Amino acid sequence: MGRKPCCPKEGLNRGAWTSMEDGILVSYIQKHGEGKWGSLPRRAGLKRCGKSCRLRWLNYLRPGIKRGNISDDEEELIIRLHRLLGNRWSLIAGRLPGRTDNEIKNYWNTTLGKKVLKNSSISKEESEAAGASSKRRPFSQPTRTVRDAAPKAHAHGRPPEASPVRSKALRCTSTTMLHAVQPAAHARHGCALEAAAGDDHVNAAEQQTVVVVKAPTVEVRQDHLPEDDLSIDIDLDLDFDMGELGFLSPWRGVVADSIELGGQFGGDELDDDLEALLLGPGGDDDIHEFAWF
DNA sequence: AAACCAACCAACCGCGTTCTC
DNA sequence: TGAGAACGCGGTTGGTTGGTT
Repeated sequence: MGRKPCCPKEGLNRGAWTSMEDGILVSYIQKHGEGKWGSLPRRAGLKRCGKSCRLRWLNYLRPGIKRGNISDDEEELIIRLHRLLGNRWSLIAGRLPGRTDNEIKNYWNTTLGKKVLKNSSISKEESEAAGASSKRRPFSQPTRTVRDAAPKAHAHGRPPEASPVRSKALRCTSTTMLHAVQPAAHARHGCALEAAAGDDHVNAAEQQTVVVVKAPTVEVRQDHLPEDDLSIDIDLDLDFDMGELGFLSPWRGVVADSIELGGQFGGDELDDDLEALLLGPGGDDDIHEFAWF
């Protein structure tokens, strides 16, 4: 028994979207909003699968989508984020306004992956193995390493040792949550703290939550979070090693000296890579966000 | 000019997670 | 609380385009 298909294949258009279909989808969503993808095609009068509509909207038709011309800064950020997050394209895309996960994934598989491979100190055998496998071999990491390594069962404890990152914020030492501007895309996969603080109460596009590590105290629980105050200090219990501290992105436009770095992670204890991440390409003018996986 | 090949990218697919009843 | 539906993610596919021979 196979998996039930998301929608019947018969009678549906497949392949490239026509401009007429695009127009129908855009005008429908402008009128009724996103969501309910399963029934959207029928309601909008499109002969398309709901998933196809969703993908078309998110990757192509949605307002604010930037296309092509990935800048050097964006490229550098993608490389850094990929080093930290692996193939978590939606998370990476969440740090690049106007970019979609699909675009970044494609860009990585076709362009950046090669660059990185070229510049990296990958062993000769690894290079040969990669080259021999397929002429169109993507440059992705092995599939699902992150998700597999951080299953639901570990949601409130330490992940398996092999896990490079956790998929969600679990426990933190002490944090200071500063005021915030948070892209909507961040709410789902970013730190749960941020999602809880940012969701619903404020315009997501104009908000940002910065979480700064200080010193250990209490376990993180969502009910510690304020309902309506985004400018808060809370103490939270951190249970991670230096290597588990994930860096998500440099944020611009917020005063950098709002960030405190203290406790075990401050000053000289930062290794070069992390320090570089903290400072970012814009030096002190960047604001940074941390998350725990 | 034609054939071939590689690169690119939009779209599809299957699976895991979250939501709803 | 469990089942099914809906959603979202990441890997893969296949059509198109541009360069080379």
